[in-house]
Amino acid sequence: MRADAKEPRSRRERPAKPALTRAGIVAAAVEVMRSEGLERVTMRRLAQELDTGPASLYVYVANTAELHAAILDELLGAVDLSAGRAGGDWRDRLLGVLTSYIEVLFEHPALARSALVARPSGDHYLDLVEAVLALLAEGGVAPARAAWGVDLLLLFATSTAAEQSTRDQDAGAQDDWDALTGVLRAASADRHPHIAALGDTLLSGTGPARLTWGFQALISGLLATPVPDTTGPPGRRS
Amino acid sequence: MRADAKEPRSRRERPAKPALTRAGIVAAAVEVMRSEGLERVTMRRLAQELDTGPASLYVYVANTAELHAAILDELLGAVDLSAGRAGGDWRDRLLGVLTSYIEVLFEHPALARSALVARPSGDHYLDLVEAVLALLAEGGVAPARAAWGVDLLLLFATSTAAEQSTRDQDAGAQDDWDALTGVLRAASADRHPHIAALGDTLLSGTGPARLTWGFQALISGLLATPVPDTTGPPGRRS
DNA sequence: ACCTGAACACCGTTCAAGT
DNA sequence: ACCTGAACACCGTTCAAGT
Repeated sequence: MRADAKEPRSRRERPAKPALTRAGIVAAAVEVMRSEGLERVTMRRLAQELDTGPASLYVYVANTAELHAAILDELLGAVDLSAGRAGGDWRDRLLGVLTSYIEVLFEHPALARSALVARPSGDHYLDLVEAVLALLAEGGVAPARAAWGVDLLLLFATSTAAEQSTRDQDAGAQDDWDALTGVLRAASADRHPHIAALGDTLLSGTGPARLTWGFQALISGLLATPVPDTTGPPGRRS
Repeated sequence: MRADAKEPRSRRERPAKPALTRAGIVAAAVEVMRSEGLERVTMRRLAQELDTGPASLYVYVANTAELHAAILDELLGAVDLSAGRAGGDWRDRLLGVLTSYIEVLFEHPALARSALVARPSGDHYLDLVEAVLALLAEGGVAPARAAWGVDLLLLFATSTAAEQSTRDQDAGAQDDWDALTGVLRAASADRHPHIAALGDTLLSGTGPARLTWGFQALISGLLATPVPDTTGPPGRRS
């Protein structure tokens, strides 16, 4: 399929060149991402895939960031929200939903990073927010606190994925990681006594164990921390 | 200064073209970032600034990501670690250090994002980790928990900056934000009852208030959440 | 209204050749 | 050893012109 994509494509090979639509563009983008990675989902590459010029895409998509956001929302359809409606403790079910969210992001590395930049606002993202809010409400978390808590939980999940994700795919990311572990292990007891004392403990634990611990700490933390009284005005984030 | 940079530069104008060094390259990179933003800190732009060709830089810097990481560590020198040694409750002092860290990141937007990708491992970053660990130790947090906690706290700070940062600079980022707020406000009571019920509460609070709340929740959370027993092996993150 | 060719203004990285 | 010219293989986005 990839070899095929490199050959110049004549009209005859694809007789029914489909009309451009936003949905068609996003679908093609998802396809290219699955086969070649998000870094290949460029306006030019996509135009080539759709047998047109890059300028044509701008009729349907404002820019590359918006395109990536659309891909993300598409993929968020795979988040297993039913985990929230299963039996058991609400905390465990919340953990299940968040874990499903992070698994989707882990599968598609670079996408988590673009989610931090271009905030998603599609239907599937809203469904996720709704599911988390429902679980927090079930757990008796006060509305204002739940409102801030959902942000905290999703930010943690998204940024953990953004951070971890690179390591698998990117060549240089593993080097960075190795550099960091090396430097932590070599910390001088003079300048960095606590780092030196902890040694390998700083690097201990598997990814999943740390992740679960993080989610649990966050849930406990938001249960324990009241939001300030002055939450009245619709306030914008600075 | 920028107009000047666009003019072709003859040898005579810069008679003592300094020898290339890694430190010199990083210093020039910081300068370009301050005046033109991180997105202009490219190998080619930097080579132009240093009056050479892009290939020359690869003798001292492995790639663009490494260059950005070096810039970040340089800037982390401005983090006010003395906040950790002042008087008062250890939690407040920890908050002070973390706030100083995030302020540095807020000043230089895109850098927080690259910190998520290319993990920093410079001296200044180690100093920061050391300072946070010292405060956690002072608060009586057990070593294993402090080891995981420092990651949690710094990840939250870094990703919050990465997320917020775009809004100020990037044109499209504000649009994304507007799209998200619009969509939250317009949520249907049928499909998204909790979102609809919360309304503006979801968007309530100023940036600093949310940030402080987040830090406080994290600290309370890590105090309340024991790490699993199986933390023995040096384990690698999956 | 929708689509596009062509252009503008860039990128990172490599490599053979020079000093 | 260090430095570089030139090339390879790309980018996003705009705009005037076409249908």
